[in-house]
Amino acid sequence: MPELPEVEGMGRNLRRWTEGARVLELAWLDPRLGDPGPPIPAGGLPIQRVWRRAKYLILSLPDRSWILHFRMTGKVVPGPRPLARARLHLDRGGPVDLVDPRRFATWRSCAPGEEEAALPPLGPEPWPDRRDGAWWAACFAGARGPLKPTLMRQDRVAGIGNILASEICWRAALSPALPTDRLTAADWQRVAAEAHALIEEVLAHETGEEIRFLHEGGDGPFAVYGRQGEPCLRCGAVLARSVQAGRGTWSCPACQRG
DNA sequence: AGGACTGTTCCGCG
DNA sequence: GCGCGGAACAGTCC
Repeated sequence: MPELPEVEGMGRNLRRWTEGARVLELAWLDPRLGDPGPPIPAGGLPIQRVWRRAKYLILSLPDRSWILHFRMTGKVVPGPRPLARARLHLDRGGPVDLVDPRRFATWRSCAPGEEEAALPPLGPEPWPDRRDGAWWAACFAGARGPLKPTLMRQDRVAGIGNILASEICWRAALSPALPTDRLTAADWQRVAAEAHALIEEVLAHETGEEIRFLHEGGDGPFAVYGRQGEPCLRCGAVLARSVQAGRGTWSCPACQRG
């Protein structure tokens, strides 16, 4: 169930395991996964680059790019694992598996250079560049809906998911229901600073060989997610859970300006 | 038992 | 035609 920092963590692992190595075989264990592209020729193919765009990981090979999307439960891990949906065999190290109990993840192929066209419309990346408030305000110019669901719009800013959106609102002391066009320049500046800091903190929690996600690892850097009924770390009021656009939202009703 | 879940896509309705 | 909301995907956990 990865958002930007968790996908970035998996990308770092995949880079370490595969970059400069050759793929000797891609074992396609679940035909519903997507499209592996042309067969791997005898002698294998080099993996030239591993990179992230939004919540997608892209592996560049000479004749194709693989586009991995993890949806809710997918992850890449050192193999072999039982029930893997796909397995990469390399010319060095052990296999790399895509595991995904709910089977929502996808692994597609496109021609080199066609990656952006193969993806849905995506806004610019909020990280690793240190974006300022004016950048965030420009990305969301004209957006009028409630702030938290708006922050999740991938066509405005790429990579913010449900947890990060709640956490950014809390850290910036803005109600998740605040109309987006009512944010001031100072509000956007806090959004910018807090989003960057939060992404760095989540990433710092995800340095292992296997990305754990919150429910598997305990103790993430989250102040409000899943903590309804507990005291707000800033003001002590009881944290609330609500539903916006069909997704859970966690917030402090007392200290987030609405 | 029943509902909730860190993502996206699709369909129907207004 | 567009935007929004709900359903769907499917397994696990509480």
